[in-house]
Amino acid sequence: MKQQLTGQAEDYLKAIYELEQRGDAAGTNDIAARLNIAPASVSGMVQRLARLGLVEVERYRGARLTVPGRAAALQLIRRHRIIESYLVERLGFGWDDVHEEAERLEHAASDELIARMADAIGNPTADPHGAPIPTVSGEVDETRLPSINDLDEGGTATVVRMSDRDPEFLRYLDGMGIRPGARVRVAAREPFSGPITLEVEGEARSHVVGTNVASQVYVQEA
Amino acid sequence: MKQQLTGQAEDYLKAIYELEQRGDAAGTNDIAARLNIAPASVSGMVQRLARLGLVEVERYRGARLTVPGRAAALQLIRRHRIIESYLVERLGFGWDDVHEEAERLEHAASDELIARMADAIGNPTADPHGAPIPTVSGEVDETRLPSINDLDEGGTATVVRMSDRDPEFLRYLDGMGIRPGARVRVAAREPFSGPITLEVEGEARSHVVGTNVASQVYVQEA
DNA sequence: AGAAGAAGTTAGGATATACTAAACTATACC
DNA sequence: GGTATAGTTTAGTATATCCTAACTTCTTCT
Repeated sequence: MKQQLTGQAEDYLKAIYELEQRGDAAGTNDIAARLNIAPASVSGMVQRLARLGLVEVERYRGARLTVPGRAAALQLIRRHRIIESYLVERLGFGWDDVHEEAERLEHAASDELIARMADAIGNPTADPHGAPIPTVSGEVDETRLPSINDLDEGGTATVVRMSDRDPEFLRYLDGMGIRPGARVRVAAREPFSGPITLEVEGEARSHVVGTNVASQVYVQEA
Repeated sequence: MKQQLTGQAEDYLKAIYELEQRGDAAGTNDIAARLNIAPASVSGMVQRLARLGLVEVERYRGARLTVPGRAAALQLIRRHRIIESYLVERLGFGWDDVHEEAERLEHAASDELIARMADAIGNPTADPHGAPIPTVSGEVDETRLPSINDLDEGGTATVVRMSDRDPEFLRYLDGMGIRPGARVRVAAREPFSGPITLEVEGEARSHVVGTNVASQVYVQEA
């Protein structure tokens, strides 16, 4: 049942999964950008994944995961998020600093190890960045949350999750007190997609952030 | 300073290090056997490692690590043994079962992670199989210990370490109470390299083992 | 509708690894 | 001292990735 994929193949599946969450099929350029490789390289690998029955491709149109492909992607994501959680909980890593480590370990960790790590930290349902952790059987909450950018002026919300790919970005947020669980209020928004003034509960000063930042912080409206 | 080697290259260095501990240069066949690959494949890689300045080769004679090669090997070994120790100490793995997991993780773990794992378990100096853990600066105790096979009839000794490569072997030993720290006595030895009868402190029955087993269990004579 | 620009693919190569088969070397033994 | 054999190396391939350059296809705008 379980073919062993190479680490790269797994990375492609994960990238495709994440891109597909945005709605359409994953485009070659997008996959390439996400994996930091040339688009030409993607075409070949995607075709191989198609031969393995993990994705469906429509030429010039992009790739979509098949059921087995999706299952493989979710297992990898589970591994990634459990590792991140464990590193923060048990080894004192900062939440801004675990992504890269997890990117490497996720390909090397056995199911046994992941199970033990998950147990050790009480089988969490979300990682340190608020991302939901798929279950062993591959279930995840794929609800799309609004971002701070979607809030109206005066709107209040609880921060749920944010992208974990850039430590700098996370440190920036952390410096403003923005982390999963934080309560924020949009004090003001400039027109024409201008900056957003945010009040964070427990923070003395308010902060002004750009829309590119605001749109990467997902919230639950109050 | 720190070139990043591929996982395979690292494995070769480790294999060469371990073979060299036996005295001579590491032979192509021996490396191949240890890594489970064809001897022909070894020649090429060893030449590449030589180009990288990590080993010195004498054609038809075998390979030896250079100073940087040895340093790289020792760092890998350090990673391996810390990982093994951590898995046993903190994640409830059996000591017979961590080798393989560590073989994979050792190539993916960052120095930061290794340092944190080591700290978490109190910077041990030996792994669960009694193997000494090289320090960050690359020092190790390379003393060669006698094996049970070297003991005289009636001799008593404390088990220090054993090979960790075969879980079956470890379980067999474990079943007899033979683990690092155990005290053993050679109750009898049959002539012509015959079986050895062992008494293990705390064990009711004595056990008879072959020389191939006895020669892989290293001890400190009393 | 046609042409420009964006997106995607193919062609041709490179590197890292591994394999089998065939050739070569070193040495040990008569 | 010559030769068998064990141990090594080379030759010729194969796979997995990745790259750049050159095409092809799709979409969109006039």
